[in-house]
This record gives sequence, C-alpha cells and structure tokens, in this order.
Amino acid sequence: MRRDPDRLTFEIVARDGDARAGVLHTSHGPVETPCFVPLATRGSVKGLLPVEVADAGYEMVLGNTYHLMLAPGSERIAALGGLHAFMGWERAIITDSGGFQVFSLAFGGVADEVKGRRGRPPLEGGVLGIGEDGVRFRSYIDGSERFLSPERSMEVQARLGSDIALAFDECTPFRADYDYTAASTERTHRWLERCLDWHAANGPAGQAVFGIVQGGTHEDLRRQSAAEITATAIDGIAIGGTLGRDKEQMREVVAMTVTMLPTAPPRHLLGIGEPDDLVAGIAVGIDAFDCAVPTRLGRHGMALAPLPDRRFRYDVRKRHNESEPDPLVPGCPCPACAHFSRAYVHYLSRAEELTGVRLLTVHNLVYAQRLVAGAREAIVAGRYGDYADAIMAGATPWEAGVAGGGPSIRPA
RNA sequence: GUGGGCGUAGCUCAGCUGGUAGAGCUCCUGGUUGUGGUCCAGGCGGUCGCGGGUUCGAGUCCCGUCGCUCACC
Repeated sequence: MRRDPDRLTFEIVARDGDARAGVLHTSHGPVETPCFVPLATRGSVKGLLPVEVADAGYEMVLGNTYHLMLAPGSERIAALGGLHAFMGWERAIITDSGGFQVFSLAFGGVADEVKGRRGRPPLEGGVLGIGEDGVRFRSYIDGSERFLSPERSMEVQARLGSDIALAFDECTPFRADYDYTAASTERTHRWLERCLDWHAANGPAGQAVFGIVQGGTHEDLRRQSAAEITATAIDGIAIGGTLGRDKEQMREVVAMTVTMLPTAPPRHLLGIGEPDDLVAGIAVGIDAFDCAVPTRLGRHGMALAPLPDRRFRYDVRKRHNESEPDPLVPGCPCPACAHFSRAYVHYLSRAEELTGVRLLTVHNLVYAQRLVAGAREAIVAGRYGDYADAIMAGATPWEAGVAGGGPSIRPA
C-alpha cells in the first residue's frame, strides 16, 4: 500500500499490547511516535518561536490549508520557498486538508454541534454548498466566495510543501442521519481517489498522503471506509469525522476503528488531545494526535496538570493562585516552571500580558510532549499499562515514567 | 454668593406621566478536542447619598440637608 519509501516510511520499534512505539521518517527528519502534533494553523504555533517548539521536544507541527490558502495564499508561500522556509520550521509539517473547516464553518465546533447549540459560526452562511465537485464557502477574512475541492486542496498542500498532506474529506455532523453519513462517506472516498490522482501527477516528490476514515459512529460505515482507504495507495491513515457525543463514545468509536486498520501504516487521530485521551488512544494503537487543547487552553489561562478529577487542568487566573510561590506544576521541566512562580503567571494572565500566554503555552506543550514521550519509553520497556495507570491516578509524566519510578499522587 | 445638573450593584449607567429595582463590565462557577487570544451558560452583589413629608404605596412628587460638578457674578 505504501507508494514510495522516499515519501515516508513508518518503522515500528516496539509493541506493548496494542500500543506501538515507532519512528515516522519524513522528508524533514524523523518523528518519534506516539507523538502529539501542536497546531500551527496559520503558519505559527501561536505565541511561540519555532525554536521554542523544537526545544519543547516537537518534531512535527500541523498547518492548515483553509487558513493559509486565504492568507497569505499558497502561491505567495510557494514563492517564498514553501511553508517550512516561510515559517522558519525545519522539521516535519502535516497539513490539514480544509475539509474540517467546512464542518466548523457550518457548526462552530464539535462540542456545539453535538450538543445542538449551533455555536457561533465564524461567518454567517460560511458554507454555501457541498456538492460532488467540492465545497463553496465564504472567506472568513473578507467574505469573498471561495471553492475547495480534492484537486484544489492537494494543489494548495503541494504549494505549501508539507511532508504529509491529508486527503480532502467531509466531516459529517453527529446529528446527520445514517443515510446522509453513508452518502457523505462514499463521496469522501471518491474525493480520496481524486486526491491521489492529482497527487500522483502533480504532487511534490517528498510529500506523503494520508486518507481519512469517516463513517460517523456507525460500525459498518467505519469498516467500509477503512477497507476502501486501505485499498488505495495512501501512506498513512487518519481517523476523522465526528466521533460521538462524549468521551466514552469517542473512545469506543476510535477503538473499534483501529481494529479495522492494517498494522503497518501510521495512524493519526484527528483533533483529539486531552491528556487522558492521549493515554487511552495510545493504548489502542494510535501513533499520532493533533489537537488545539494545549495551546488554546494556554491562551485561556489554563495550565495542564496531573489532576485526573479536574480534567488534567486548572485555571491559573483564579484568586487562590495570587500568592503561590510554587511553579505551575512542581517538578515540571518546562521553562515557565523552571523560572517563574504560579503567582507571577496568575498576575500576567489577569493583566492580559502576552508573556502570560507564552508561559502557559510553553508549559502545556512541554507537558503534552512529556506525556507522549513517557508513553513511548514505557511501551519500549513493556510497561505501558503501569504508565497509563499512574497518569490516570495523578502522577506527572516524569513521575510515571520508566525512570521516574512509581506514581505519586499529589493534592489538587 | 446666584442659577443649573448629578448622587441607584465594586465600576459606567438605565429606570416613561408614583406600583416595592435593571443592563454592560468586574467578580465567582462551569463549558469550549483536524485553533478566531474567543465565545456560551449560570451565579454573588443594591436599607436607590441622608432625614423628614404627601400617598394605600416613593428610586420616581414636595421640603430640608450633605457631597460632586458646570455656568455666571
């Protein structure tokens, strides 16, 4: 199924149960898995320099076709040497296809859509129409009418020069009925064929393409989708679509879907990345995750922390932190925790100082990176179950790690 | 000194010709999973400057008083 070793190879170096530890060899270097992929939607991990992202231990970031094609435009980025050169990031880049934005333009977000809140669409009437050929939508920047199709998405991603391009798909709403989801999933498969046709003729030499499993929460549709994607010449598999109404259903759908996939290609779970989700996803055999959570939480004044009953986070802006001399998370190896008190970050956040966002973003990214890096070490050591148990019991990644000994439960 | 205006939630203010108080922000609590530094949903909070009077009933009307402010001497 792998089309070309020059594009991408995936080497599995260890297994522990269903969990895998591996290395994704991309055109811009190796990416150790399981990995978390920070979002650089508009060509920047918000608030951080590329060197800071690399220093946090990251080997790949995610850029977004939808945002970058609207501004500054893929032609301009190509003229300036491609996305790597443009944003000053020398390691791997995976680009989203823009398919999910069609969904979020219409529904505001996964949580809003699932709960029927109707959210707050970024732009009224953002999606003008979805057809066999592609999607017509309005630019969130100036309201102008734009068009995205399998060919157009691949063309943009080719100009960006990402190491991994995602096939153009439709993310079906949770509330969509079975028939719509089935029809949409089939159309996404036809779109995948068009993506691969375009890429075979025009794609950059070093760029890999991942197909995206759809099918909503329906087992037969997921199975059909997985089978059709696996039968094509893709380099890896992403799990997309709306995964359910809550965490429990999401995990069921992911676990179910993974069993339908061949073991050789890398598996990327799209859009999921709260700490407990990473732990659970790795356990069933997910190799890569991308998610807005660590960086977005940082912008909203939240710090990741070993607090299982608090969703692994706490609000630094709350008053009780105003005189706390300890760092965000004691023992954390990140620059924010190495040099600053929680009281200082609390003060900066409430004062809306940009440095507050930077410190929280760095902390959260380091925390997420340590979580997956610790998981990798545990898998290699054949102790992933212990590691997962320790994290879920409130240990920090460095405490739960192979070298760090057993878990230590700290008070909230 | 004379004349006008204003004193209502921590802040900025709304309350028509009298029927026993509202909004925004702040504050507190949740939520926000292929990124709009957001947004959403709840909650705490007022003896309506003070003292009298009229009235069944006064933040609303009358008298006095204190404070702030503007204009004119």
